Amino acid sequence: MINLDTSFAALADPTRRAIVARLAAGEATVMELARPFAMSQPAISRHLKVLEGAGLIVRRVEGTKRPCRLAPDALEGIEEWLSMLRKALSANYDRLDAVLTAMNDDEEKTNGKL
Amino acid sequence: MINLDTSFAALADPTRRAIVARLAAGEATVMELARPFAMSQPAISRHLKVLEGAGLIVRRVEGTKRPCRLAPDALEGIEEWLSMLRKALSANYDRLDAVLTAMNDDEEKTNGKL
DNA sequence: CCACTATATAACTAATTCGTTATATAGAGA
DNA sequence: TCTCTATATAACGAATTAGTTATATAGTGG
Repeated sequence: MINLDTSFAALADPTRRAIVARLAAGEATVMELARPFAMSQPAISRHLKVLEGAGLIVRRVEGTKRPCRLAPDALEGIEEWLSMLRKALSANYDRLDAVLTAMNDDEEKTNGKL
Repeated sequence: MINLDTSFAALADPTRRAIVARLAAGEATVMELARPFAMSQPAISRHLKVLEGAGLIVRRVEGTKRPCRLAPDALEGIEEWLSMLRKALSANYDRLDAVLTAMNDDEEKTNGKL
């Protein structure tokens, strides 16, 4: 994986997310990727460069074409960060649970005393 | 959820990811969040505004403090997009499997004929 | 070799972003 | 009320971004 800044930034653009989504369905050339968008070919070329720089896509050379596909470990870094976060969150909830349980116990004890 | 552009863009900054990670461990005030960073308080205030705008955090008012916490559904949109992508990817792999299987069958048939 | 197609690069512009410092607001407490 | 603390906002500058058009490069086929 390259770098979370770059990965997240790459996916912050709707055109690039659409390209990634398209590539999830399989390889495509630059022109094929460009067609759905109301945008010049150079613009798409640069989006692809950004995605490549973020390690999200890879390209082959095939004659005059450069078919793109998703990098095998494209989302690895992001998924890892998210799962780390989920883990931290649930650890936090567990602690909160513990606290609430403890408060409840105290309350019951207190009530028992009354 | 707000908007994927905004969510991904918010997480593209390392300071903001660190803030989110910190908040996964529980609520914190602006000053508490600012302390670890070599950055002015207004800078942190704006990062928090960005995170809030992206629906990633929420704030309470408590006297002169504004404690922040993660929004309950903070990562919903992103997780959803990623899972959509994973699904598309695996559908694609399934189709590829089918194609490879078919090719294999053909080959076997052909070999059988020879 | 010529012309066409596919793609990349350069040069430019407008908009956005991230930081800064200075200042405003608002609650807390002597 | 005066002051301290917590936070927000404004005004600004430098860097980055996303698009544009024009042009370069490099295969392909006649």
